[in-house]
Amino acid sequence: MARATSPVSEAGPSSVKVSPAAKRVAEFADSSDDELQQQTVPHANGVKASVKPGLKKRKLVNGVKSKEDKEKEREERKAEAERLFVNRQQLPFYQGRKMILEDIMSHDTTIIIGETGCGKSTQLPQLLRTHPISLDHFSPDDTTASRLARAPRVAVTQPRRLPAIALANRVAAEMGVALGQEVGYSVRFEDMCGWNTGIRYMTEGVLMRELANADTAKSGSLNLLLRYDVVVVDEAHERTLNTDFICGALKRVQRIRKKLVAEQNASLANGDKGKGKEKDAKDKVTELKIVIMSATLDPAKFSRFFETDRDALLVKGRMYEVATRHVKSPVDDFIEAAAKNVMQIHFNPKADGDVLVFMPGSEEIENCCELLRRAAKEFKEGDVNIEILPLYASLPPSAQVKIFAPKAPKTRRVIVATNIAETSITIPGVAYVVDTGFKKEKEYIFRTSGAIEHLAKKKISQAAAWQRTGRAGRERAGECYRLFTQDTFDKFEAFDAPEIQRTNLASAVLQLIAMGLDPFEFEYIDNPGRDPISAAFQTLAGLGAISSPTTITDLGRDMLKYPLDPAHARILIASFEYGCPKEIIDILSLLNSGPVWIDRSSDRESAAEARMKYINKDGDHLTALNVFNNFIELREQKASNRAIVAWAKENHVNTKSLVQALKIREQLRDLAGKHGKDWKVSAGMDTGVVVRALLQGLFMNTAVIQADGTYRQTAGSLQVKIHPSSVLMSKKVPAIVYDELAITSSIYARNVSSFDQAWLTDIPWFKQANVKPAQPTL
DNA sequence: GAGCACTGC
Repeated sequence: MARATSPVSEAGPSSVKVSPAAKRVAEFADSSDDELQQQTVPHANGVKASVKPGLKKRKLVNGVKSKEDKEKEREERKAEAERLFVNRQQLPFYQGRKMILEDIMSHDTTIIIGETGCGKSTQLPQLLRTHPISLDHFSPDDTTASRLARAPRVAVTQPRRLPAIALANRVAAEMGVALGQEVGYSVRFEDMCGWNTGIRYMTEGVLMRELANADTAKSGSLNLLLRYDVVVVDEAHERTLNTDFICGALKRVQRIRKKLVAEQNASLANGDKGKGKEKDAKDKVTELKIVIMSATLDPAKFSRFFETDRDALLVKGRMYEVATRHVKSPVDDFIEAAAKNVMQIHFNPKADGDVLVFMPGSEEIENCCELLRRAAKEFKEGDVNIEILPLYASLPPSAQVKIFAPKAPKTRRVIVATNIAETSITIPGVAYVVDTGFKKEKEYIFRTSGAIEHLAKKKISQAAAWQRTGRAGRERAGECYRLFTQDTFDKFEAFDAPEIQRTNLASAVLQLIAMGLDPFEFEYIDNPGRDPISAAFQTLAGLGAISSPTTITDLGRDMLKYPLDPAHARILIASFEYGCPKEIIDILSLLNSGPVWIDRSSDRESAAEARMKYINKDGDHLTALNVFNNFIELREQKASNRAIVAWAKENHVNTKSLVQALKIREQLRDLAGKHGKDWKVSAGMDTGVVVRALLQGLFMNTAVIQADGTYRQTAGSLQVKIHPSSVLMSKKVPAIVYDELAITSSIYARNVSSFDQAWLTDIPWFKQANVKPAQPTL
């Protein structure tokens, strides 16, 4: 059995020691950059992330392209594909294609470790698609319908939207075809695929939904994914919740399809030919091939899971050397140490290139930036300028795109970032990385009465340290300064704990049950253990989504029709009964799109004042709805962008969240309509029913007031406080329902509404469990 | 009377 090895050696990712579990199929190829994976194009508010290269927009005559125009576009695409082919040939993955293809074709499951820059994500699908036609150059002239009809249909999953979209664009260009035909993508809010799409890039979440929302009842309710011949799970090393569930489900699908193929063949051999002939080609089952791809992972773990019983393939990347240096002794203030380190690099006359600093959170980032700015004030004339840019997700897009803007001459850029720069955003021009060795991660404390969460500062893993290091070697040789000792590094965990072992599983468990799989019997790569699964069962049973650990109810199936957490889906369904889907869809959209308010400590008073302008006495949910309605009004009045920005600034409103909420609202309205529900039904002035609908999903998150003004959970025993950002703070309402509990300086309920306690008798859970809700004692 | 890692359907 293969042995797990450290993913990278000291010199950085470009010199990975070949793991005994991996055989090398291609070496470093020296050529220009071609790596698309995880590339981020400057964008704001989800504006189209990526543009087809080499295609100019054309005027349409009566909305229809002329024959000449179509022909010309085709010619342009072909020329572009030929131009790109020069670079493709240089990719390590292209060079090793024959061996890779043979390996995949002769096995059920293949594991590929493809280092950054090897071209795996763009080349593998094309390679599979052109097989068995030829191993040679895929000529756009060969894309006749009949040939492609015989080619394997490929699905490639990605953890994030942007790479899925960018990869599809890139591969369409390389193949010289229009996006949405032979090559397409499926992500939330956008499906660029057609009936003839042979290569489909998709987010993992889309595939999960496809697996769980099966139309056919074959083999329990598990969707056998018959529209794909090969499923490629890319970036498997990230081990997202969906990666793990998809791997388990795929293994099962593969086995079932193998069995069906054997039965099919047997019945053909039995002279059952007449019947077989009549069968629609769509009903014909083929075997499923699985390919697991990643940058760095523990290949032995995946080999064992998929029982591949052979080496993983290793494709060397195109990274440059990165020298790593550890501090000799532990630093006591990593923020100060990071700032000093940056200045050392800056004043090294030989140092050329930008600096990327990894910090755990926004507070540390802002402190570090302040130290750097102070140091920059002391610069003498003739010193190279320094541009200091913070980078974290909650920054407005206008601040985020600065890292892609051209630099002023004779300036060194220093980007101080969170984990966002580790995977989600690739920053150009970085040659130096300063790594504090910390990250922040959400932690759940499971209780029978729901979860309490908090953000904790944690040590990173060795794999993450190498990932951060690699960020210095994408364009040239670089250096990585680690603000922790070699000894500390050696004590880091080898890999990050997979997400499945540290999050709420309710949503994923419901999807598993819908697939006809038993969550306790499910084959996990890493078992989360019984407790979190049992907790998920309790949540789901309380919501009425399941009637036993393996039985989904009709209500549960209805809940899965919407891209929402079980509790939120339950609220939406309740809203149809209570006659308030219009309001509830808006509220759920807001809850799922980030903070409505911008609340910085510096201008907290004016922020609170602004909130009062929109206050609804029932609480934060309806107050947020007022803001949302105001925002929509402004847009409907065709207010200028500038006017909306001014409004947002004056009222401390986060427009990024509101724009996202509009998209989610559109999707939820659309889905409700498709399932025969009228989303236009409104509660009007009767906002009470809105809160009653909320209670149907959030009944576990309720509390009643006590003599000291704090609240006591109705379903648990914790004492909680209303978060000071709530409009209900110090209002002393008798009973509250909230979205979440967070432990910081106290246990706070966030996003709170007031309700009438008598309404709890409506809730099945309190009846079934025979729990008498706690009473207010004020 | 106060703290905001990061994704995704």
